[in-house]
Amino acid sequence: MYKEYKQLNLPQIGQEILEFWKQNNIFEKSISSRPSSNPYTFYEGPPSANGMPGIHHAMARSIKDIFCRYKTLKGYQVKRKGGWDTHGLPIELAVEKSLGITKDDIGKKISIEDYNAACRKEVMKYTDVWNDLTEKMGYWVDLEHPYVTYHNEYIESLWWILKQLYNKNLLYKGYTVQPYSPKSGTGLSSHELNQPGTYKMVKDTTITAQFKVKRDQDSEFLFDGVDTDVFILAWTTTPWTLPSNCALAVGENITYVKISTFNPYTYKPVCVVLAKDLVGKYFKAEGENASFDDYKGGDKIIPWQVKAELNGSDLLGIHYYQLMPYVTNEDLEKNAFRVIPADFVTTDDGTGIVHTASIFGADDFRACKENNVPSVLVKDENGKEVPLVDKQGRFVEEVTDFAGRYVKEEYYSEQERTAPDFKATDVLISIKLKEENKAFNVQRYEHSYPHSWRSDEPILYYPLDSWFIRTTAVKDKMVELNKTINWKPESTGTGRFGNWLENLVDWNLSRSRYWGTPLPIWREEGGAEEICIGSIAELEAEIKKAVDAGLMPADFEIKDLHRPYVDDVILVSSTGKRMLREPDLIDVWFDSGAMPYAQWHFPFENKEAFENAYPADFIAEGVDQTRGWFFTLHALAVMLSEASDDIKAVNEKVGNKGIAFKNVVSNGLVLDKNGNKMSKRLGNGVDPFDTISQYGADAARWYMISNASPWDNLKFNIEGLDEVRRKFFGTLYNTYSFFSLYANIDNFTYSEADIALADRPEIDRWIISLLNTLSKEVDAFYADFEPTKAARAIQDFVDEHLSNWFVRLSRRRFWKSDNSTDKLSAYQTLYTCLVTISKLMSPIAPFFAERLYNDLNSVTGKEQFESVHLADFPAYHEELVDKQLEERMQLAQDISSLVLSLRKKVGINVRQPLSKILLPVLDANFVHQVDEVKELILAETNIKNIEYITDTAGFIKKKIKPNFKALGPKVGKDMKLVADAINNLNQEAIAKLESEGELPVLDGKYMIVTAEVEILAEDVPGWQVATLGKLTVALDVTITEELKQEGISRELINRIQNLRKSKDFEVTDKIEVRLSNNDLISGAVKSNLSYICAEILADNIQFDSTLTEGEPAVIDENEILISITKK
RNA sequence: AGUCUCGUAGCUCAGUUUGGUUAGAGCACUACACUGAUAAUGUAGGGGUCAGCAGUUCAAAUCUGCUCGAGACUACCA
Repeated sequence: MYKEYKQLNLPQIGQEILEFWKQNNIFEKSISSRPSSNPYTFYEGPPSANGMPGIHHAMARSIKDIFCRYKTLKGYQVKRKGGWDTHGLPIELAVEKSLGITKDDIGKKISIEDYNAACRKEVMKYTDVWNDLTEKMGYWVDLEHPYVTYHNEYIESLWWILKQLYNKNLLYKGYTVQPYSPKSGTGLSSHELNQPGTYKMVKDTTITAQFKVKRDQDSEFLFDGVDTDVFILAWTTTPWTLPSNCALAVGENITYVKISTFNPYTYKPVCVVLAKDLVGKYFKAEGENASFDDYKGGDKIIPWQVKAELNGSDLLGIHYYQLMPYVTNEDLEKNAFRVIPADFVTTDDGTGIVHTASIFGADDFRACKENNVPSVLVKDENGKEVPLVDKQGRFVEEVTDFAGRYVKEEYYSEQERTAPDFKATDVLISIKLKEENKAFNVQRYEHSYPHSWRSDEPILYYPLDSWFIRTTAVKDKMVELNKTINWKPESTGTGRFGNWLENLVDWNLSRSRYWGTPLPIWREEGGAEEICIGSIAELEAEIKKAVDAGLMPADFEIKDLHRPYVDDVILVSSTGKRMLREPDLIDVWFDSGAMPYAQWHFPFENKEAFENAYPADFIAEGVDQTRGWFFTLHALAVMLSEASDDIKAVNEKVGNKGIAFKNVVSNGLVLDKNGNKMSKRLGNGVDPFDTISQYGADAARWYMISNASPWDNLKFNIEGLDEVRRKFFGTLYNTYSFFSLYANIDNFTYSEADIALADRPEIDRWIISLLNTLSKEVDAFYADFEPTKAARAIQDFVDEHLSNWFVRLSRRRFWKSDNSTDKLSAYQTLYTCLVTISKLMSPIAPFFAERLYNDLNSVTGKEQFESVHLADFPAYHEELVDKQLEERMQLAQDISSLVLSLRKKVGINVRQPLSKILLPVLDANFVHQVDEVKELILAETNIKNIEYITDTAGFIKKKIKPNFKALGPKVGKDMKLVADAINNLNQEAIAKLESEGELPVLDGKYMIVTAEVEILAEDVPGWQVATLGKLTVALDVTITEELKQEGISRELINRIQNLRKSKDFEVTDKIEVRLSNNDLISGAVKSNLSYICAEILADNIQFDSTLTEGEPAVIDENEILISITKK
């Protein structure tokens, strides 16, 4: 017996199937039943288990799951090792919050040991919740043996990788400008800088400074026609960086002008250079070409005159006198204080010339580095080069005028700032420059500036030591190999990712935190010697040396590679000196990017496992990972393909040029139903557990996948889940219920041989043809990583074709047919459709598909698989596809639809038979095609016959339309005229065109041929006519006496069937029927007795004029009583 | 600020690669019909300045430019 259900309950199905999978180890079998010689490699991007999973995780994981299940059906062995991302700032922040401490307290209020222990605990806080979601949503991933990024083995692999890079000089220590909080004495990560409220509007003193040009060969042209000093103007919102100025940056394609005028503070005549577009900001129109002789110091209108126009490129290389010469040296005098090009220069504000202090701005730093401009630095007490501002944010003593002053007003206490004679350092600087004829303009200016989210004070951009990976060294290879990766969508790969690679900078690895992978580099003080450790064994060997040298206690043992334990390790240099570990941790993104290697503890263990799983065939994550995980995976794979002999050997063996993944799907975000980002703050998040328990994982998965392509953002609307349940799962469930109901009655178990295709009726061959086409399409969609198209195709088939046409038209065959071949064919066909659908849909809706498959297959035993997920993907049989058949079934559907709409229009319902329809013949094949499906049309529309007519009798009125696409190239500009002419052709002209194949229009200017127009039947005068596209149907609405009687018979059948149903009779119950007398009705009954009896399962119908009990009914305004009883 | 994605009916989306004149589907809504798949189904209807502006073209939802709006990432800059 096929299982029959009271109603569809997806959450319950989910629970039961989950239990079934567990009991029978279906997931394990889905891997073990496939040959290991045919692997398909998937990498799991590790989630961080310290936060609760959201609905977007369910989205991302659905996508991963779909393709893994699909590839399994296609015969691949798909291992999926789970993983946990356990390091990093979010975890530290969570710990600090729960312990109520700040970073500064670490090592003071709480020991680093305790802190790390807390992190360790925090990291796995929600593991159970995650595992629960993983299971309930049907995501198959190996959670028994996941990789965990904080394990020593994992870290050891990272160290190995770092050493590979180090040995090839791809890992180096450098200097970079980073956001820095002097108050907290720490650099801030970009993550911290992106905290809400970080950027605030502040009012700063801004200076447009005059940089005096050195007169020499390069600059001589500037002095042409000028008898004063020439100054370059540059604007800054951070005057405290002016003593550190080392260059001026211009845009090479910006136009500049040279203007003679007077300095507004000293009234001295000057000549200044600035961008042409910005002249209006500094000069009043009234002053242009005003008399210089009449000018007196203090006049409101200052005369000015443009002396020349210059290109940015003309200015390059010009030297100028240092603006605030506190610190200089030979190198600076030679290579700094000159004009350089920079791409970030705009004319949006300022002067179109940017004051550049290399050590206090990231852009500045880069531009100076590219142009070999040295930085303005001083030596500290240890002889180390440091900036002019110390780590507390104060000027060093070399800046004599301002030594010891905080550069930012906000660093002073409230009390100091409100003192009556307090002046901010920026203000003091501007006063000095004004007096020295070095300031052209001083203004207060409001702009947005980042603040430390901890101390609420403005940050400085400050140069700090960092370790870098020299990604730029392999940039070209990364760009090249990226082109071999299949990105979904493509634009993310070529656009966002491609552009990012083009503008690659070296990867800053350093993080000054506690909970992360420590950098395995030990350095002698002063940096004369350093060592990079690549394994635990190597570290132990070095420790032994240090022990021997007396630098370490003899019983020292390294058990944990984290801080602080690793910081206790002191190594010995070749000259016997102490080497301490560089205190940095490495970027957590390195952890995740290294997972292909580290998840297997490569190269220390599992070499074979690694080889079989490198590179990944497929990965998927959110689009926000483009520059995160996707990048680090790619970067490390490319770098190791150059740097590591072990990896080179593996690449050689598996034919990999150096990529980490071949296909990548980057999915979009899940937004709330109004398109807003889900956030805890707004409370608009969707809880995946609630969703699953209410609607079932299948509905959630199907909704998310079918609604929008994975890479488009999804507006998650809970009502959509209901729609999916009703529309798709409900329909499919109904179809199965229908099948099981009758299959159980007829005891159909598919034990008979398959009915030959040729012996199956038209409609069966049709749905089989469509089913095969569907299998092929869905296969291609999955293979192309287009799950949305796959889902929509399946849904269309189930709703449109299987349910609304095949089942609807075949219903009678299941309960009435005496022809056993026809009935058997109906069962076999519907069974095949359902089983195939269960396989096609199983990657997306794994639970329902499993239930459907097993409910069918467990009865028939047609296949040996105990689960749909162990089955094979439906094969495509081209010989079963018949396009002619599909076309004529479409005709049948269209014609039926037209007839039904005509019936509706004239008010004759379907139960009233009509004698015939007329179909104008479009071409010879048309008659043949319609004849084949004639019976279906007649049955569906309750019409007796179809007649074909040609236009030879002039019977049909035709309509002609221009075919613009065909005519376009021929008539071009005359299109309007030609179209008008064609639309106005009369019936004779149309007939002539049809018979002769061509017709002159516009007085013979153009000869129109039939291919350039569309001719269709518009009307059959005197008939009820409907058209759809080229198809036209005319309906004969004459009702003869015979038809009338038949109609009445059908009405009667209808009433009796309703009674049967309302009395809860079984479908198979035989009945006895008595009717009160009525001439009209009894006449009709007599004429159609056997037909009526067959329909209602009665042997006879008795007329009883004395009938008093029974149900009243009205047929065609005749009242009668109907009495039925079970026989 | 830059890069990328998106903007079509009340809602969710096709159509845009390759331009063709009357822009489709489902849901929702309204009316009617059907009633042995029935929490289904059929027929009909209303609902669109295809975000806006300009351009190219005989012809633009589709191609080009600009603007606006939403989002993501990167950067935060004188």
